[in-house]
Formats: sequence, structure tokens, C-alpha cells
Amino acid sequence: MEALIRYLLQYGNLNPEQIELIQSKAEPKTIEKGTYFSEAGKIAGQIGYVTEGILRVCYYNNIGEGFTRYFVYENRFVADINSFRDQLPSSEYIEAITDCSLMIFSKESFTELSNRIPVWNSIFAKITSNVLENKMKASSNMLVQDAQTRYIHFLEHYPGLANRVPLSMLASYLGITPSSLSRIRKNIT
Amino acid sequence: MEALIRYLLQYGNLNPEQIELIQSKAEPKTIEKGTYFSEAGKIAGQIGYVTEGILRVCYYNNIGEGFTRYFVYENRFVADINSFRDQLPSSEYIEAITDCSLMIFSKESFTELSNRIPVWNSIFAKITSNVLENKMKASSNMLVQDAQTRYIHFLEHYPGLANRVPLSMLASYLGITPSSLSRIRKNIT
DNA sequence: CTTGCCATTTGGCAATTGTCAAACGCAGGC
DNA sequence: GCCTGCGTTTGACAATTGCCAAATGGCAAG
Repeated sequence: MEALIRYLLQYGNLNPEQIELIQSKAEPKTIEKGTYFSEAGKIAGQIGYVTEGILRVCYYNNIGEGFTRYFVYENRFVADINSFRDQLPSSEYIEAITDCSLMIFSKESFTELSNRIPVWNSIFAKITSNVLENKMKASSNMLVQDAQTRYIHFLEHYPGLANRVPLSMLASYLGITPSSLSRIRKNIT
Repeated sequence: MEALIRYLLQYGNLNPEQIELIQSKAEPKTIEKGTYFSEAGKIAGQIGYVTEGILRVCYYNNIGEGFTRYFVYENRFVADINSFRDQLPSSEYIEAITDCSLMIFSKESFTELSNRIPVWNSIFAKITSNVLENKMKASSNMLVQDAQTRYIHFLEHYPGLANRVPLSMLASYLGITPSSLSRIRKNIT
């Protein structure tokens, strides 16, 4: 909970009453490995702050193959933000890769916080654009690098994460096949 | 100018006085082919709405090669949004690929509109997250497609644009070399 | 018209990555 | 302990893409 508040304070100032209000609206939630926090076609009713575990934002093609857009892990927010904000159907899935513990804000709580805390929307606007821009740059950078460079960069940028996610999901994040990832890993060690 | 207002109205309601206020703050600006709308390291002082022409958001590696993250063309906003919002140094360049005509809002005008139009920030928060999410998905999708598929998708998704930008810049957007793009083009026709 | 420059195309070859099938290895259920 | 299933690794081969150098083509300046 302290981590959540510290995260928010990076993006705007909050006084003690506001912090208390936020804490009163945050609800703990756990989700099991393999289940979805949010599903394509459904309306996102909550936004989560990950306190333990890893999720992935992903989609499936017409023959059921899953592709990982990115991973979300401890001390980050996770949500289909456009679905949550405008209550439109989600475009993708958010899947728990491990058992996860979250602090969530329901849409109603979030709206109340918007109304009662002037900087609330500004904080989330900043978080949203920062995160999305970083994800966009990450994908865009990978596009012009070879697979081994992408993997090494992942290891350096997300220390330890490669050991916590299935390699098949990491491969689809990197845009390569599991076979290629396996060969690259052998090559490096 | 009507196009700019129509674009904004997609993201929130504005009454006639608000529309007039917005119009009074929008300034026309032209920039020449080859010059920068915004430069890495400098603070973005304006956000632009493109009425004519094409720009690219790009960066340069340590040996001076330029890479295109994405193109911005008519009836879209262009800015280094994190730099503009928080007045921090820009991370990348925004370069005019053709002579361009824009309607711009200075930081001061934008702030005044924020203060006088309640939905202004909400409109731009939606635009920002929609655009960034789409760009992120586009890069992420390309990562798992072969080069020819990426090129064909570009042709279909941005009709006519391939004929208006240098092929070398399109190649770097697609994450391939100009030679490869040339071969793919020959292959298709 | 000629020249020179720069973007694009082309060719040959090398490196990377994909595809497919088989083998391997580990964890959970019986 | 043994089976079974799934994720990962490995091998052989094919396809894609990169790299480098040369040729081509268009455009602008002289």
C-alpha cells in the first residue's frame, strides 16, 4: 500500500487526507495463475496496482496462437486503460502468468477519487502517457534490432523477469519463435 | 480549422463559446521540408495540428543513422507530449518530411484553454492514450509479421502515404533496409 | 545539355530466423 | 515409482533478410 502511494506521488502531490481517501478506496484482490484480469470484448471495471506477481497483456490470432504485447509486474498499474476510462469493450486480454496480488480501484471508486482529488486525473494522464510511450518505444526499438540484441536488452532492462515467465511467452514478446529463443539462450551462456 | 474542431469534438463536447475560444488561440504555422518541429533535448513549446504535409517522429543512433518511429500527416496532432505537458526535454526529433502547414497551440495558450475549458484536459488525455496505444500496437504487431506483410499492411492502413514519403524512411519505420523494401515492392507489382 | 548528387534498385552472398519433427526433461496425478 | 503432458531444446533444412558494392534513374545547379 505504501508502494502504491509512493508510486502516485511520483506523478503529483497529494496531502495526507487525500492519501487516506485513496487508501480507503483501494481494495486487495488476488487472481490465480492462468486466469484473466480483463478480457477482450468485456468492459474493464477496475484498474489494478500489482503488489505481487506477473501478468501479460496479450491477444490471440484467428488460429488461437497467443502473442504477448508486454508484461506487467510488481509496483506497476495494469488495466485496459481506454476500456476503463470510457467503459468501452476491451481490445485485448490481461492474463495472470503467476498467482497475483493486486490493489484495485473499481470504476466507481476511481470516479469518486477523480471528483474529490483535483490532481487525480492529471496523475493518471501522466502515468498513462508515460507507460504507453515507453511500451511503444520498446516495440519500435526491437523492430530494428536482431533477436539476440532484443533478448539481451530484455535481460538488462527487466532483471530476473526472464526466469519468472514461460519462455514461449517471452519469445512472442520478442517477436521470435520459442526455438529461436532457445538457440539464442544457448548461444549466450 | 473546422477539421481541428471536428477532431476535438470526437473526444468531448464543446459549446460555441468554447469553440470560439479555441479558435482564437490556434495559430497558423508553416515549416519547411527537412526542418524540425521539435528537437531531442529541447523543451516542446507547442503542440500542432497538421493541416497539410507529413512529419515523422524519429531518433538517431550513435553513428547518425535515423530511424522513423511513425509518421504524422493531415488531421492529426503532433507533439512530444510528455515534453509539452511537463516542460521536460524532448526525447526525440519531429521532422517535416514535406513542407507542412499546422495550427499550433503554444504552451501558454494550451494552459489557458485547460483553465477555461473543463473538458480540455480530458479531451487531450483521451487523444494521447488512444494515439499512443495505437502506435504501440502497430509496432508490436509488426514485430511478429514478416517484412512483406508489414509493407502490405502499411499500404492498406495508410493509403497513398507510401508515395509521399522517402522509401528509406518508410523502410526504417518497417524495420527493414531500403534494399529489402525495394525487393518487396518489386515482388508485389 | 551536361554534370553531379542522392535515392532507389539490383546482384551475389552471408547471416539470421522460421518450420517441422523428434528428443528431452521436469512436474503432477495415479 | 511410473506415466503422462507440456514446455523447452535440438537438428536439419528452407526461407527471409542483411550486407556490400555496383548500376540505375531522377532532379537540380551550372
